[in-house]
Amino acid sequence: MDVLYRLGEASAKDVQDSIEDAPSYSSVRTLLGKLKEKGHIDHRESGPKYLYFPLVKRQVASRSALSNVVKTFFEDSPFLAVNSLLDQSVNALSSEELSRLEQLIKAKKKTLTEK
Amino acid sequence: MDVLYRLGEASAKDVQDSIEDAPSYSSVRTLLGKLKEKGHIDHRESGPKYLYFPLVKRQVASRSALSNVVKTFFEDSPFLAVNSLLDQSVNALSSEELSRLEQLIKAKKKTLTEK
DNA sequence: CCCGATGTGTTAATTTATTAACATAGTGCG
DNA sequence: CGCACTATGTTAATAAATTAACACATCGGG
Repeated sequence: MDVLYRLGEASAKDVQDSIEDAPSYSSVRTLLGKLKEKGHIDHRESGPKYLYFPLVKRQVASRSALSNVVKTFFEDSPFLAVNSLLDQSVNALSSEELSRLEQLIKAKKKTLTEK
Repeated sequence: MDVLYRLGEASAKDVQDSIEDAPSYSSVRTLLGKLKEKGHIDHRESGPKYLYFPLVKRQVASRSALSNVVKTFFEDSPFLAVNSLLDQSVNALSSEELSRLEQLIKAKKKTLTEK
């Protein structure tokens, strides 16, 4: 599922190639088949091959993934999670992005005090 | 593993009770045994029962969990991830926490421009 | 003390996942 | 066209996970 969310859509081979220590091509195909049976994914035909994609929208899935990490590792505190994420991402954040986050937080503070 | 990180340490029964649609008690026990074989967890004896705990420290595991979510759902952009996390957590963040995040970001901007 | 409740150690049966193998069909290039 | 190449459909063999069952040890209340 992670691979499909990363790539948007992918063939069985794409999926296998994207996984380290991937199982056999045969396994990947049967797994994709079962995910389809269970309604987690669907596929469309692109020429001779199938391209699989998740049925749950990325934004919905990302929310539950984030919420799960927050629950598991940060005592269900988004504050601690954001803190940690900022901390481990210093080198990946530009000055501009930091400013935009700052503005975003200010805006959220405002809507909070207004209530 | 998630359960062990959430609870810190847990018995086989604890683990089973913490999982929705959990497999049988027997399964949970063999799984914990295999995780121990593979070196992911260890256990200590507490009276008559075993309490299992992860061997990778919570902070280390949380980093790789966060990094994985960022890669999978946010195109490897921490900015987008923080944005989304803040957005979906408005009601869970106090005014004070928002202020502290704001300060934290300002501090990071400072260290960035100093370089 | 003794017995029931609970937890571990272990084994065996069953179900599920993984893999290999082969048939079939479409694509594209010489 | 016709022949590799690649992908799917399907089946069967093997490997692994799940489950049940039972023996054994320990703790705590009657």
